[in-house]
This record gives sequence, C-alpha cells and structure tokens, in this order.
Amino acid sequence: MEYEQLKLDNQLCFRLYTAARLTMGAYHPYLDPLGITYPQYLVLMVLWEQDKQPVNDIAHKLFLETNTVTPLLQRMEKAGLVKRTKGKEDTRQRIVSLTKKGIEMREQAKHIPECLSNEIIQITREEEEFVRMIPSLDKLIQGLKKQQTNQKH
Amino acid sequence: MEYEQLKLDNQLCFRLYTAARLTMGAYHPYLDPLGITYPQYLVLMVLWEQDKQPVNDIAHKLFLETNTVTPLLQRMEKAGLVKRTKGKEDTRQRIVSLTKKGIEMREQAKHIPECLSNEIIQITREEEEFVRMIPSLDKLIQGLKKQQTNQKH
DNA sequence: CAAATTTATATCGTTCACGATGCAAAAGTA
DNA sequence: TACTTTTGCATCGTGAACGATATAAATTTG
Repeated sequence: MEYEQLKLDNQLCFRLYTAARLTMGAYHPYLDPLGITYPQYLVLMVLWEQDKQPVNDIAHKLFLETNTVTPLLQRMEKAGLVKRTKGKEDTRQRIVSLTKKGIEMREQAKHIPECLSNEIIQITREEEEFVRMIPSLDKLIQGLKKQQTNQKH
Repeated sequence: MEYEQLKLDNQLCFRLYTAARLTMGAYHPYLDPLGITYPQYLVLMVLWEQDKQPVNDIAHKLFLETNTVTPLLQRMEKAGLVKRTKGKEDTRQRIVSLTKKGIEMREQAKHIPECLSNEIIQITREEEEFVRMIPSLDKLIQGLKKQQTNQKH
C-alpha cells in the first residue's frame, strides 16, 4: 500500500480543517442576528476582555496576521462596532476601542458559549472528550506557532 | 464572573479554528514546490483514491459546498491538474478526471503525510494524543454535518 | 545627529468558503 | 405528454486569510 497515507481517512489535518469549518457554521444561528461573523466575534471577545488595544495585540491574541486583522477591523468600524484612533505615545499604532454598540453587544452575546456547548453535547452526547482535546490543541498551536515564526528568517 | 465564558481561553472552537489554520500553514513548505494549495491537495487526494468523479461527490467527501469546489476545480484545470468533461448518462454532471500531470503529482506528494506527522511529533513530542483526537473529531464532524443539513429546511 | 534598520499598520492580489441566485437537465406528477 | 419539482453545476457578492509590498514613524547604529 504505497499510497496508503495519502488517504483522507488517515489525516488529522483534514479533520481539524473540517471540524473548524463546521463548528464555525454552528455559530451562524447566534451570530447572524447580531450581524457579525465568527472572526468578528473573536475580535469582540478580545476587546471585551480588555478595551483599547493596538492592532498588533489583537492579531497576536488571535494568532492572525495584521494584514488579516486590519480589513476585519475596518469592516467592524464601518459597522459601528469599534473605533480606531491613532496611538498617543506611538503614532504608528492604531488603538482599537469598542463603541457603545460594541460594548452593548456583549450582553446579547453572553449566552452564546453556553448555547454552543449545549449543542455540541446534544450532537455528540459527550462533552468530556472535547474538553480533553483542549490541552492537546493548545500544545499543537503553540508548537506550530513557534515553528512558523522561526521559519520566517 | 458573568462573562467568564466569553473568554477566548475557554473556547474549543477558537482552538480548532487556530489549529486548523496553523496546521494548513505547516503544509506550505511541501505544497509550494508542487504549486498547489491545501484545498487543492485535498481534491487531488480524493481523485488519487478514485479518478473520474462528479463535482458533487468530491464536494461531499470534503464536506464542502459545490460552489466552493467548482472554482477550485476551474483553477486546477487551468493549472493542468484535472480535466472536466460532461457526464454521459447525466449531462448535468461534470466528471473530473486527473491529467497526466495530476497523476504524476501523486508520486511527488507520497511522502507529505509522513513528513507532516514527523513534524508534529517533533513539535509536540507526542503523537498518541493526536491520534486519540481522531474519533472525537469524527464524531463532531458527523454530528455537525447532520445537524446543518437538517437546518437547511 | 544623520543614516540604516526595525516596527506598526495598510494595501494589493490570489485563493478559499459560502449564502443567494440562476439555469438547464433530469425526475416525478397530474 | 405537459407541468412542476428536484438536482447538478455555475455565477455573483462578501468576508476572511495570507504572502508580498509599501509607508511612515520609531529605534538603533555609526
């Protein structure tokens, strides 16, 4: 079986890729009414935890590149969720802060994590094994992140 | 802690999303020389396993929508990897088949899965716990897929 | 202090991903 | 057989994701 490994069935990455897409899809019923996308929801969670952050910090916390986050923030600014102001000590920075609308959305989003986890329990009849995946995923993420930032030089 | 669950740290989906992106990134050093992307690699794996499939079958095996796969295949056709011919019994179908170039690429790609799994082992110093994630991810994928196809009516 | 380098962000081009819509062929129905 | 519905694929528009590149401000260096 020379090509046995080249089968979809045997591949972890394909499963991660698919699981991530479908899980993001599961957020649709909750995010559509708020008029936001999943990546925008991630940005909001970062800002709800700590308001007024430069683009770089947000990107770093989401493991995204700034050239992904910048247009994302521009769309969110157009939607009235955030403001982007020039930094005071460092004028190269853009400090991103929540608008009233962005702050208030936290209240509406409060129950989303619980809803999602309930859905996953209902779908899979098992929560424990997903909680158990978390440390493994973290290890993978940290390792890949380190590896890939090293590769850039 | 009213908003405790609205923290990135507590979310499985964010980890899946990030792990999937970074893992796809880990394929870059192997796929760039072949001139293909990760989703194109997935399509090739589907066709290597069984040549001459309609668009719908490919999309279904990858858990993607046909309106994602169609442009993907068009790009792959332009790159000379696949041919798309009209179906004979059902002329609505487009049968996708590998070209010589597409077939030959299998030989060059043969070692990619092994390389990737070696990298993950090296990065995380542990393979077992990732292998253990596979059934959980499959359960999640199957459950979400069923749920989301039901939701469409 | 001037020049070179680094840093923070933005812009551009390409590829996904997918909802909405369109269209022609096939299948089901009156 | 005519009509309706379904199916298979394509097109369009929007929003990511990211490599490459640009630009201005800060930092380092000579």
